[in-house]
Amino acid sequence: MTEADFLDGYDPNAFPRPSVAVDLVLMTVKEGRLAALLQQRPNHPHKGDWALPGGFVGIEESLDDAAKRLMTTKAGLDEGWIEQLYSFGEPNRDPRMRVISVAYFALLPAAKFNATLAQRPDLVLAPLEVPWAGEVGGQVLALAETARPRILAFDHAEILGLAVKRLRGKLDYSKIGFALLPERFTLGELQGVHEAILGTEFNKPAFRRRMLDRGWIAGTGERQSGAAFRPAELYHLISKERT
Amino acid sequence: MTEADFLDGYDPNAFPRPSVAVDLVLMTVKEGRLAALLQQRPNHPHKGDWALPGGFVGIEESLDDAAKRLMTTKAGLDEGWIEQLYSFGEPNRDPRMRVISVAYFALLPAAKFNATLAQRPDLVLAPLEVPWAGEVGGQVLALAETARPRILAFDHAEILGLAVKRLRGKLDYSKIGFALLPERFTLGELQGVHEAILGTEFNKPAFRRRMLDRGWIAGTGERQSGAAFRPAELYHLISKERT
DNA sequence: CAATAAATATCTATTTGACATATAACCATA
DNA sequence: TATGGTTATATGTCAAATAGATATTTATTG
Repeated sequence: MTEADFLDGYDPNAFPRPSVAVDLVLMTVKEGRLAALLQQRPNHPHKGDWALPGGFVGIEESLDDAAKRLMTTKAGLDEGWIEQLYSFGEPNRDPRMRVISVAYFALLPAAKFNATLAQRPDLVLAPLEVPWAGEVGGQVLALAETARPRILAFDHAEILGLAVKRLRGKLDYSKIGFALLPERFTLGELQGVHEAILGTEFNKPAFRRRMLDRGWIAGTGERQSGAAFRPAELYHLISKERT
Repeated sequence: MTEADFLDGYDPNAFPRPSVAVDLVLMTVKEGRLAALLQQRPNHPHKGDWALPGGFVGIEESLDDAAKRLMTTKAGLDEGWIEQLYSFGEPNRDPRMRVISVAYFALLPAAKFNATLAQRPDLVLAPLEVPWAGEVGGQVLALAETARPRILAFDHAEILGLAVKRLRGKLDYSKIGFALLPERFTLGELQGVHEAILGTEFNKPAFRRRMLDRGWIAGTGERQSGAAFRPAELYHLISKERT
């Protein structure tokens, strides 16, 4: 069945159609580690395994709208950086029926997850194994050793891996990293986010210079309080416009 | 309709499903300009306008397989660099019915298009308008002034624009550019491809150095023939493994 | 040998990494 | 209350690596 056939008079309604779903990779950096929100499956298939939150796309609903709706209804979260990741369409990725899944990923500061996690025992923020970004041939990512159980349902390990890969790829040239920080943040916190995502350590003066020279952030004049040493200045993102 | 609902016993078969299509952005660099393969639509809607080749995904067929099949049956092309681009799902993007389209883009050397173009008068290689990559706020791309007609069907202008954006973004750090060159190529040809895609000019010695230091290509010892000046050495890509 | 573009060499400017030093807060102790 | 120790922020300096610009040499055709 091709588009030309369709245009020449075939009726596409006569052909079976797949279901289309959206799966969400909701990520944050918590305690210096990259983590993703997972839901324990209450039913078959893959009962008891961890899975990405997701759901079907409404027949009159855009993909973006479906992703935003599911973020609210399935995870109790909103706002943050959200973007489409990739579409997964292997015929047997779901044993029940043909489901094509459009994966989205969203980034939020760790604090935004607290209320949801307190109310929903089926949800966890699973820390991710993030080897050095430059490692050759290394597995991009799996659930960390500390996550139990470590099995992901369907092809969700592949989706999660691609999400981390994309996040790493965009971290340096886009403003994506700021979505993991509160409105006002210190340069040390910003560096911590970058180090957690890439699995590397950076030279502090060079990192500061690079971030400031970019012209995206500016100091607020205010300082962090409560620390037993020199307080860090709080910075803010000048414009949230996506680059 | 959410996945949880489904798991709790709802029957997703009772809900209407969208059609899922694949659209192809087949690009090349011809005569120093980036160009894409377009098909003139023979029927409504958008009759006479240019459109990306595409077709529906089979119910037992993966998205990747559908893209490869359509490349053969709709454009008479195969091999080359192909990858998924993005999924488009606005409810009214097709006036006839709900169609979610997974866009793929593929890159081939200009010579590979010759046979197909000679046989298929409905297909054209339309040159694209490519402003300087660093331009702020500029339209990413439209059909060049020389392309007639300049109107693209459906949301295909958006798809084409995103394809060029992605190509530009990956050109520097991936091996994507080599897909537009024959097996053996000169450094001048490689530079020409980069300049056509990014819409900039590069310093020749610096470009050579950068490409050679990367370690992806090696000289063959053979030289280009026929030129009325010093013949350029032919290089080849050492490994086609994607980075 | 004239013309042309490839290929190389050289110099400068910019960027980046590494290290040292100064600064500002808290805290323990006198 | 005063003082010095502790700690991470913040800044300055130097060396190394990278990138851009220009000039020179090389190889081929006509």
